[in-house]
Amino acid sequence: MKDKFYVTNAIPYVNAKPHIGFALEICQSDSIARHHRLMGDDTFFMMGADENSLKNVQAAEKAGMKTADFVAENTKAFEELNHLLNISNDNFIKTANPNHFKGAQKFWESCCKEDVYKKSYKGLYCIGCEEFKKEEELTQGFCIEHPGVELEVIEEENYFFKLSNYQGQLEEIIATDKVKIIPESRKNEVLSFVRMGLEDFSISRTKERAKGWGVPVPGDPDHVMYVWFDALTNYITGLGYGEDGELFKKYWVENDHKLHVIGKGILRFHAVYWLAMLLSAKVSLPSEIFVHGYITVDSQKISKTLGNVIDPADIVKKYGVDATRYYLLRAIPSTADGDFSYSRFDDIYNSELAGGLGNLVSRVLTMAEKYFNSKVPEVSKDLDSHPLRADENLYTWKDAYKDRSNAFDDYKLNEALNAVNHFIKTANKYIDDTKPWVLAKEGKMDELAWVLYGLLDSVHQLAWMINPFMPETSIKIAKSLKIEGLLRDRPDHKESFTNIKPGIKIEKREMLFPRLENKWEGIHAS
RNA sequence: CGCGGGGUGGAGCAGUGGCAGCUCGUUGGGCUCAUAACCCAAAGGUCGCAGGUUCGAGUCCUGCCCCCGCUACCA
Repeated sequence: MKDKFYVTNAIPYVNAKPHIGFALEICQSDSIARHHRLMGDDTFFMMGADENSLKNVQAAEKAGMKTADFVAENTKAFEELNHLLNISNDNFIKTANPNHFKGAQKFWESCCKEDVYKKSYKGLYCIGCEEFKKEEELTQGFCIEHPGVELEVIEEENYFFKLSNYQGQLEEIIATDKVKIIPESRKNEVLSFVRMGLEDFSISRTKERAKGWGVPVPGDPDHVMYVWFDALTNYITGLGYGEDGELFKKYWVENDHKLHVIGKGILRFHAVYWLAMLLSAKVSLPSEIFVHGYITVDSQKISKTLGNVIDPADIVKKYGVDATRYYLLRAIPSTADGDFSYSRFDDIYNSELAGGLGNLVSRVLTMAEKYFNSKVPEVSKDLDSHPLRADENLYTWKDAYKDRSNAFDDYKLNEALNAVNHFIKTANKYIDDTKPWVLAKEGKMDELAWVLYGLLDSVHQLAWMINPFMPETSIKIAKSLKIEGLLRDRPDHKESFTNIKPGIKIEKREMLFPRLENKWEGIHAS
């Protein structure tokens, strides 16, 4: 019986085009999803767009567009980014969709009756922002965005969710890893937050204030749901929760391996609100929440005023999809903040992709072509005894495979790629140590065959190892080496352990990562 | 005293008591199968500061300085 695995992204609100930080998140969850598929798990990878946010309404107004049109256009940009980054999601849920409405409403009604109650909410309201402001947010009594605009004291009835009912349960669930929060520092952060005491939170807005945009509260047409309330339910409405869909049953109810991949800024909504909501509605909990950090650009926060917003599409255009994925997964620590800079990208690209993986594949294939007429050489020794596979003094591909898998368990994707790189170094060094060109000159063909056989098998292994990270490159290598197992619709990693077969005709193709000659030279481009 | 994370060669990081390591970059050498790629070697650190424990501390204790995250309705 196959294991099941369900993985989700946070759904971004679509008031603007996607930026590099979101690209990081989808590349991470995509590699995780691909890894599980490769391991043979029955995997479902969900993502989507949050279209119901009031921010979307405001952004649409600013753009002079109808909210629905504006939202549809931006959502499309997110879908295009998926395509561009080769994201393998199985579904893409849009929360303006009627099915989602139905599901969110069903969820609302399923919540324990005692947990949802009406209460009057009083606060300072800024007409400019159309948002409630807190005292701390004000400077000299005014909203920063709209100085001079008097804040109004507005009182309105809202629905509230009785989060305070769940403090004890949540503390236990998180402390015991019933829902495991990764990394540990984030878990501690949530725990200390929960222990400070939980207050109920508002889960509706008046329809007027929401400008009629959002999911109507069941049985009360004057209110729409607070956007987080409906947005969080996307993780199940996308599986057909609203109409008791098969997918929901299969991947949520009857599956105990459910992972949410989120950014650090929205941890509380997932680890506290969402869990409490699920408890209230008596729907099972996710098993893990993986929290990634933020990307800075040239060590500065991404901000529109600084003008350092980077469009992932530009990066893909310049470096290609796999190099982009590689940078995000390898150069950004998976659980901490990391920096994006073109000069660093160039360095990593040239040293690790061009000089490392790309060059290794190139030299191995050329030697096979030159010395063995483009065939995997026949060897007389036991295939499993090759040093690159079995030598205790070398960092073999088996070692790399093991380290990579362990790193994956904690979603340390950058460490997983470190293991791969470590092995690439081993293989490159092995070539220099064994000097195949000398063996060829001296006519030691048996020895040469053995060396090259191991190298070809190593490249074959690398194709498997990099598959979740750089699927396109993996397939290129697979085509070169005729790795049938990888070229199937549903590759299974177990086939990777089968040695490459002697006699296979291989094909040398174009360079995987051509070296960048025009490196980014920074600002001094005078 | 709100809670937590961190300060290690030019950059990014590993290292919870025993001669301070890894990747990138820099410099020199080697090789020619390869994408001026690859391999080897070298330079470069008083491990934030000050005390303490110990035969011995980046690693433990005390005090201080600095950076960052969290401190509720914010995607």
